[in-house]
Amino acid sequence: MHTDDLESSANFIQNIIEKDLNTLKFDGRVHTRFPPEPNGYLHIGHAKSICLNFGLASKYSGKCNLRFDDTNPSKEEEEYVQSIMEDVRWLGFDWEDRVYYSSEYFSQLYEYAVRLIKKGKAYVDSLSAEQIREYRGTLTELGRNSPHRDRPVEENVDLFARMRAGEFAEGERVLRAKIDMGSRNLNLRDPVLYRVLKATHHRTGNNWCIYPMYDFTHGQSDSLERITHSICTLEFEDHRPLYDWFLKELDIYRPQQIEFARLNLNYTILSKRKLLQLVEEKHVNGWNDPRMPTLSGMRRRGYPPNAIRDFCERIGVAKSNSTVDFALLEHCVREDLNKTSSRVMAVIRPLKVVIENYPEDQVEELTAENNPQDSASGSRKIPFSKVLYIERDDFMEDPPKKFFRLGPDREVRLKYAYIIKCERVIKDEKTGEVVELRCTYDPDTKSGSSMGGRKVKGTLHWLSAAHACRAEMRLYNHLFLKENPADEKECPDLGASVNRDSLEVVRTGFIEPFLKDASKGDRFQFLRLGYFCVDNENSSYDFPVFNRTVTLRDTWAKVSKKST
RNA sequence: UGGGGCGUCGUCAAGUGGCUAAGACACAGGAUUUUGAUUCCUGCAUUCGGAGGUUCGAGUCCUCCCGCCCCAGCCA
Repeated sequence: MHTDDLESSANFIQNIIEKDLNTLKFDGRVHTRFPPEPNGYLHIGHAKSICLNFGLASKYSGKCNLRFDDTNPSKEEEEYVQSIMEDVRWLGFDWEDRVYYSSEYFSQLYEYAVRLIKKGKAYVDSLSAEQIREYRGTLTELGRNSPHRDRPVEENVDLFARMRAGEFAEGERVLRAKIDMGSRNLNLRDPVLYRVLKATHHRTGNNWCIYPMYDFTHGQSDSLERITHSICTLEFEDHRPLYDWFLKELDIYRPQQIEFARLNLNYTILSKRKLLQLVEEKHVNGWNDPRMPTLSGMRRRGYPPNAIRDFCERIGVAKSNSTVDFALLEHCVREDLNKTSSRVMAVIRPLKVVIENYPEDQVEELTAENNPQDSASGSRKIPFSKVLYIERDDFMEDPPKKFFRLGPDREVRLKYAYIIKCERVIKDEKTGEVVELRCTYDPDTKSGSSMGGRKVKGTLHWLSAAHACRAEMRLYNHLFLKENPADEKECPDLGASVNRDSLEVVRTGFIEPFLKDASKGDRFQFLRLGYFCVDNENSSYDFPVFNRTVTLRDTWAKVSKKST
């Protein structure tokens, strides 16, 4: 009934679309496209664009195409095409039968170029790259015409055909639009349309040795696909006059380009170039390293696609450059996981506890709730016995007043079990390290009973030592400590800025026995520790590996930090 | 110094001349709690980059100023 209350307010692109719908500008159609270049893996910034384009199409009963913008064979690979499709699907979007490649349009684009040449609106230039740069002028100085600008049409037609036939080496000839070398907009100073590239294309092989530039490809591809709203990022604002110029000169269907601000996230980088650098210099273990802001990394880390979509919805769409707080992403992840994950017990850094007054060979099956947020999730049995493991952090020999976990002579409840009291602390004689706690339990305080009318402040998670299984836990923190690692002044050396504690591998962990049977990717809440998922690459039955997706909110950590 | 954009709470972000400037995250208090989790309350911009002006009325219109981002690839 009040679903409107839950929807976020309309963004400026929706306003434009609604206006266009009212004026029937595109016959009341909405048709968008997500146009990645297959030269890297998708990251959370792309997710914003994916959610925007597919979301708009769905909201207005339109369509959204997936289109690979593959006009630069020297950087693009099939591997990236596959990963991109997997990621878009994982995020929950469906392009149905509409997956396209700019390279499918190479013949059409070639024909468009010839058309422009014949119209006297394009010419083949023989200047070198450096010369073209010099002739282009600068931000404040206008450009100069190339000496080849006024070649006769017939000669241009012939030269372009010979470029296509492979008669020229890379850099020897380019096709340029004849627009205005005196334009204040650099993009209009006779932009290059085609360059010679003797590279093998991942889809067209060696059919072509000339390749169209982005500007000459994107708008026409949009046009061919009858796109209505071509949504791109802010840096293409200056290209819009060029986008429109081609469509007008070619006299073909004209979509509308709209620009929005790309996503920035603090404590991370969202530049494909820099992410590639992290991978190539081995600062991370590949594109799907759970510390990476790539969708494959987040998937492996355990982020639910729902949470990412929710995040993209919440951050909004606008034109001002902005940096979103990473905490919002984590909030979305926790919110989803809180509703959906089973609670289980696991111990990362075990400390042995012996219940001195508990019968030697007794094992009790205690009842544990699977998810208090979901009454349908039921319960399970967990074994309790004389020797247990608790978390090392849950014991302090000399605790501060506000610490309400275990300490000498203190009492805590063991979740689902009993109240225990720490009677003695056993230390390693040489190192002084605490190695074991001798405790007693109060049989009257069994979980679910009347508890003997007693209450204690702290509740700990635990595992029966005889039943627990070993597991590896991978604990992740921000990949960068600096809030803005994208800033080259702040972080001139990207590799040196990587947080050395961004990954902590703990091989001493223990889990409830049934967790060995969990499938790769399964998500759980490890009680009081955080959300974890089974690693989708390295986990095995004999030695399960869990990735920490995100910690639980930890008020105590804040309090204790403040007091030190 | 040319062109194109953008400036509303710590961070995002609504607001399209007229009720006391939405909401979210963060933060701070408090309640409940066998997860220091969750949940629930409460607080958090007398002011919209600045200065003038128009108007009965301006975050919204005008002028000037200031700050930030993008553009000089045969990358996208």
